[in-house]
Amino acid sequence: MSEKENTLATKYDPKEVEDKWYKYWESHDLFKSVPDEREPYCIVIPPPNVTGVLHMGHMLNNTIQDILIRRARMEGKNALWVPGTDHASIATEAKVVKRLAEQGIRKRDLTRDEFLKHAWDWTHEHGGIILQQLRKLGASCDWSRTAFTMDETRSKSVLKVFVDLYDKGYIYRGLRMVNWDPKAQTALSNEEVIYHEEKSHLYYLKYYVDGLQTLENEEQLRAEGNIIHKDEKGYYAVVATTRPETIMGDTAMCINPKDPKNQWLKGRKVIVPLVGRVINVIEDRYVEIEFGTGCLKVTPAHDPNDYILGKTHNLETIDIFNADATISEQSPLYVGMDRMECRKVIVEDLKNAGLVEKIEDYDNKVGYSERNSDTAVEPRLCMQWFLKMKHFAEIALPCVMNDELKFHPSKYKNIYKVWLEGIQDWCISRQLWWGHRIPAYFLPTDEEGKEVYVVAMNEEEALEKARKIPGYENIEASQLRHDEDALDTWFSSWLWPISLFDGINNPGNEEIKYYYPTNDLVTAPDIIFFWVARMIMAGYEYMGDLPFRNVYFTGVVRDKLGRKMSKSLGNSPDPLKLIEHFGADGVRMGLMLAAPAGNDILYDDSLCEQGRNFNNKIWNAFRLVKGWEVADVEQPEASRQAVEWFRHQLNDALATVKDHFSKFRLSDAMMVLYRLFWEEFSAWYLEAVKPAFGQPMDRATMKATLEFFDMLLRLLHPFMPFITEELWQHLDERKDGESIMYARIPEPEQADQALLKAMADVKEIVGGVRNVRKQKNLPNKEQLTLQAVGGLNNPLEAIIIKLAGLEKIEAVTEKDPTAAAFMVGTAEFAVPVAGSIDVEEEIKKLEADLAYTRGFLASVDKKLSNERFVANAPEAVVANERKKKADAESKIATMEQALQALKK
RNA sequence: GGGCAGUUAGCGCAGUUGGUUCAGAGCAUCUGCCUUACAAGCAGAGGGUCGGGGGUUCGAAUCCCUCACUGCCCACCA
Repeated sequence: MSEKENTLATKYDPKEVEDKWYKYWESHDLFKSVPDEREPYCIVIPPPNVTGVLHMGHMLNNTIQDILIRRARMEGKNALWVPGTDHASIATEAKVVKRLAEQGIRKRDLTRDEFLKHAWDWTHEHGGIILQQLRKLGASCDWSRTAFTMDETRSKSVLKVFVDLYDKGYIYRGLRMVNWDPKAQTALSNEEVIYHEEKSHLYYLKYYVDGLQTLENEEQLRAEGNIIHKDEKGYYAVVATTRPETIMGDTAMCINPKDPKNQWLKGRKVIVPLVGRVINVIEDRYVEIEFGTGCLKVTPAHDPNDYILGKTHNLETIDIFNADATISEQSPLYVGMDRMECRKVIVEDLKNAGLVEKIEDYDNKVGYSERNSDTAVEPRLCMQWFLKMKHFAEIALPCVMNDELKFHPSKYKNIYKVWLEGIQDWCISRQLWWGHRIPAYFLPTDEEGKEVYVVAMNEEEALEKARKIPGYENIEASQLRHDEDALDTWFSSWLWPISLFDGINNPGNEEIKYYYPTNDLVTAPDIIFFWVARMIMAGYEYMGDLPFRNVYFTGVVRDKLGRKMSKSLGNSPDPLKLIEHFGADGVRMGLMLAAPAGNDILYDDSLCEQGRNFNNKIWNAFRLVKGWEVADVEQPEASRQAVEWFRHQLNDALATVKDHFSKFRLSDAMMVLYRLFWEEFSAWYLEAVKPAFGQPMDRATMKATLEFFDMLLRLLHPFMPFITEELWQHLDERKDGESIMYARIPEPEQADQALLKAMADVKEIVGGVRNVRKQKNLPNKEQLTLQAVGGLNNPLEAIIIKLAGLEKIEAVTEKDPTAAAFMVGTAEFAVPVAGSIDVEEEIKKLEADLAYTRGFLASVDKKLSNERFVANAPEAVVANERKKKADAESKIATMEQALQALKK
């Protein structure tokens, strides 16, 4: 870059910088990856809804992915982050239906093609907004690969997989009780139903026993434990239900054969209240004796358990609901009324008819559609397509259990295992138009009226297959009826790591061979079953290998009070506004500061503020360094020592950061760098090498400082891509197209721990002197003498002299008794100051210290005199205790001496 | 109802196989400073019987038991 500025503002302004560098990266194709001889590193994005907008969860999730990708790239790997979007069939179709409704158009008045045209229009209008927003965040995706779950390649993959699984016998079609979303009017998978506890009521209804005028042995029955209800209208059973509106569908009443309360009902018939239908009393051990009255109304069409009962007892099924959950023509009453309205009305009617025994408050779980949170799911009996899951559960379990595929945090292993072990077949058909249309083609029914169909990639193939079926040799294309339903969105998402590289349609191609298995997947834990588990299944089924090696589960982003971010609470900040306010780097850092793996993050603007402040710190450190005049002067000793020390400090951090990355502890890595830059580099190193006002900087120190700065920027780049690029470009002459993105983060070298320890002492000694200054109110400019009892043995002595503002360090055998003293470890220091010290105060302080150290010594002595400790503890631990004892003793001696001197 | 995590400073967290500077860092708080990179800053300071109780051990934030609370996942008692 040639646009180097001479003066930089005192405050960093991200706005000027971020768009500029993003364009630079994009225009120079720096995000692009193609297979080559380097080691690949690949992440596939969890595709956001194509018409969605960025929320805080995306911000966190994509920040993490970008950090991983950028780090890998700087480690010399061929890093690829593949972006894309998901068609999200239910959510998107719902939005389109809603928009059409606003224009006064009803979906059912449109043809499939007309509706799809609207849906595509909507997709093109809103699609990809979210991908634009990701650019603002700095996401380094290879945009040339942007995919969509309904684009041509992905769609073809889905159909191919469907046909393949059907041919393998894993897909079947069947009449089953499924979760029905009456608003979207489609079936859902079990995973798409979310249960909420609700305050509800348990209604106790009277079912009169049919044709029973007198119960002959009533007294005896009662004596045997039967509970017999009777009123002026006759004998009756009491049934407890939470859903009185379903009584029109009752086709039996069920008791437990062992229930002593209800023995008298065996073999009888009862009358459904209001409806008047006479139904049998059946017996099944499924019924809980203790629940309610032990009498269960059986509605096979509207409850999964009742459906099973209905099958075993061969009961009639009366479907009293329409697809939109209004009462159907099958019902003798309330036809056309909504189910919720019906409940209110029927309860009133039952009450008025004297058919309600009592009503109790009751908490029950009601299932809601994951996408239509305001609509309760209705169990509904209908024909759907299913995928048998047993085989897939088997192939997907081992790799997670043996850690070939690692979950971070690992607690999800267990959750995964339990789910797979209890897995049920996956309902994959949806009564929607927006999605992949199921590639099944129905033929005219056979003589017995049974449905006949073929599964094929397209109509042509379907025809071919159909003509092979005996009796259908002469069938015409016009006689084929393409299945109207679409597939569950996740039936395309589960192929994502494969279909992105066209590995389904074109197995063994160069790309799939190179990038698959991908490396890390970053996602929210709530889609572990929807998506993660199924990708593992598809991975083994179609690639014979796992889809990724690590899954990093992020936390849920919550507000400061720990509440989930939601539109209705209005507690979700607009990510783009945050970026505008704090800068993308500031926001990224704010999120990372609060987000250890697996923990929920409690978001607060102050985190971004901290991030922004850090940006500013880096910016100003850069201003300082860039402002130095360089001249041919000798390198001061303090600078030489500081350079030597910081080289090791940097290496030490390099190793720690690497270790944190290997464990996906990105927040810890971030914190290490934060401290490295702020404390070690800015507060200590820069202060140690900073020339006096007006003095020039020597070349050697300048060179080292620029190198350090360069390395710090590289280490920080994955977290804060924009500011680091901006400064890195200013740091030196860069060629067009050159970027910190590809600057290498080197392997750490061995750090000299003794030197780091020496620096720790330096900090304490300098701190000691600063304290003396503060207590004695000495100006910073006044040069002091530091006495080191027994001499100072520290390779970084010159740094002490400079940063403590000393004239010299004097080795003494005995310190000046009037000097202000302090200790660092067992070493004693003193600063002779003009004027007298407060002897009283000093004695008090020393005595307190002495008392503490004596106590400490006593505890060490106690330990050492314990034979069992000396005998059992490892050698090193005992030796250490002995050293502690010796140190304490020497310290005590020193302090006693000092006290005596003071008391004279 | 079953299972799994967690409980450490005012806050959100770290603490790797029980023993070195194991009771930590960050933010916040308090004190003093507009010191020629930075007040979005600098120099300091305070703050926790590691949820309660019990146990194992020479030694426990760390291992075991138990209780309490919080969160998450699963489940067909209407």
